[in-house]
Amino acid sequence: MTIRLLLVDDHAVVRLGLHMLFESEADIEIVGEAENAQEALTAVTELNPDVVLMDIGLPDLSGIEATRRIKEKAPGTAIIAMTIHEDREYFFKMLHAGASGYVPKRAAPGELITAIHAVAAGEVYLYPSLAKYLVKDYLAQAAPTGSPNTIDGLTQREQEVLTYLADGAINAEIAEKLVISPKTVARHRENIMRKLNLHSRTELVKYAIRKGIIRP
Amino acid sequence: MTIRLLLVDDHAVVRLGLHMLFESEADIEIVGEAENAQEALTAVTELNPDVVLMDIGLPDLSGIEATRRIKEKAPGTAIIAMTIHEDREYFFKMLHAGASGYVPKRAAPGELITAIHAVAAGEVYLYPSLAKYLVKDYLAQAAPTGSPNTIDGLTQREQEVLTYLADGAINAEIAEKLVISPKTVARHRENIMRKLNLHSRTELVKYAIRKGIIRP
DNA sequence: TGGTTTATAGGCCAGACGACCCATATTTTA
DNA sequence: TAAAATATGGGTCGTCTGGCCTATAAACCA
Repeated sequence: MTIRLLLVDDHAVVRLGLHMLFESEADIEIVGEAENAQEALTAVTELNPDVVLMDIGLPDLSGIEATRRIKEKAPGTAIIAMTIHEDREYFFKMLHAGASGYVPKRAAPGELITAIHAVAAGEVYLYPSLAKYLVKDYLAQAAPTGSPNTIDGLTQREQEVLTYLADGAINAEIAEKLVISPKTVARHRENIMRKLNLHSRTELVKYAIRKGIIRP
Repeated sequence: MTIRLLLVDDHAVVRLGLHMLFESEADIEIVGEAENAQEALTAVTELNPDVVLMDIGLPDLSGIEATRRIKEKAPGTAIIAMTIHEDREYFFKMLHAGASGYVPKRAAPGELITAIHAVAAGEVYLYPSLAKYLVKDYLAQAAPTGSPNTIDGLTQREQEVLTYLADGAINAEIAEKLVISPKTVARHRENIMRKLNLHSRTELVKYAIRKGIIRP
């Protein structure tokens, strides 16, 4: 399955360069482009890409705010921040906004491709020079900031239901196990799908596998 | 330059008929006859014919084994298999044994003459109904496009449908892409599920991921 | 030649699904 | 304390699913 990629950068030259770069990658397909945050938001809802490659320096909104909004609308979409700023502050802001990867523009093309594969698989790709910030920060605070197993804004109950859904169980079976009404299960499923911007049980299965919630 | 021909058939009537046939052919000369494999081997070494017209149904050795031995002793001798069996298995065995031509006895006399000329010139003559076996077999073997091998007894079409199913497509979408009826897609899906002992689309997704047909 | 496999396509039906609508009780948070 | 989030449950409606039935044309194979 190819990785569906959305490019967000206000410089046409950069987008062109990225096109050239991914042309030789068989499993990466550029499904759309946007040159500002507004376009990016529209494109995400319309195209539902797997990965968004996002520049931070956008004309209208910052890439950080755009990332936050995209993750609100479509939490299942992985976002890679791409920037000239190899900056600790930007880095953390993007992490909190929900980015799964952070790659400086000076990075080698191969690293960008690695990053795309990683985030598409539900992993997180951090450029080494920035990853150290995170490690340091983590070690400094005993309390991990966003580390509890929050799966893209799902509630505890929703995550619980999700594991059963991903396993292929029908509503009635889940209801029996959780000792609640099938209607309530259906309600949770609805909320899960809306939050993750998924629309069928098969998509839920793939999502759960990407997230490591279940094994294929 | 006449073609020196050796006839190998245990039926005298057949040899006689062939004599009659080639009498009118100026450039084909029958230099010898044999009515079993042993005689054939001796005749080949003594007479050194250009072409051997070999029946498969011989009393002592099979024509297949005789062919193999002749090609060992005299690789320059072309052999045409002649048989009543229009059979895929015999055909492939004769090919492996070293035959340059394969002609069913029901073939028109003219075709036999064409075959003799062809193999004498170092070509290969395959009767069309048998040639297709070879082409098909070749295409099946030499499937270059990273063919993920035969998937648990699924037909070509079923595998094709499976990739779409695994991707989460509904019947109507698949039907549109393959330009067939949604009912036919449903039929394929039924067969796939029965063959693989799966009972829902979510199970199909997981199966496809395990098999590497799609990525999560 | 004649049986088998493959691909096609229709009908039928009970149940499941997905997206809406609605409401209420509890807990968390601002 | 008031607002928001969470968890619970019911209803409706059109579509989709999965299984099972039949059937035909073409290709394949012995």
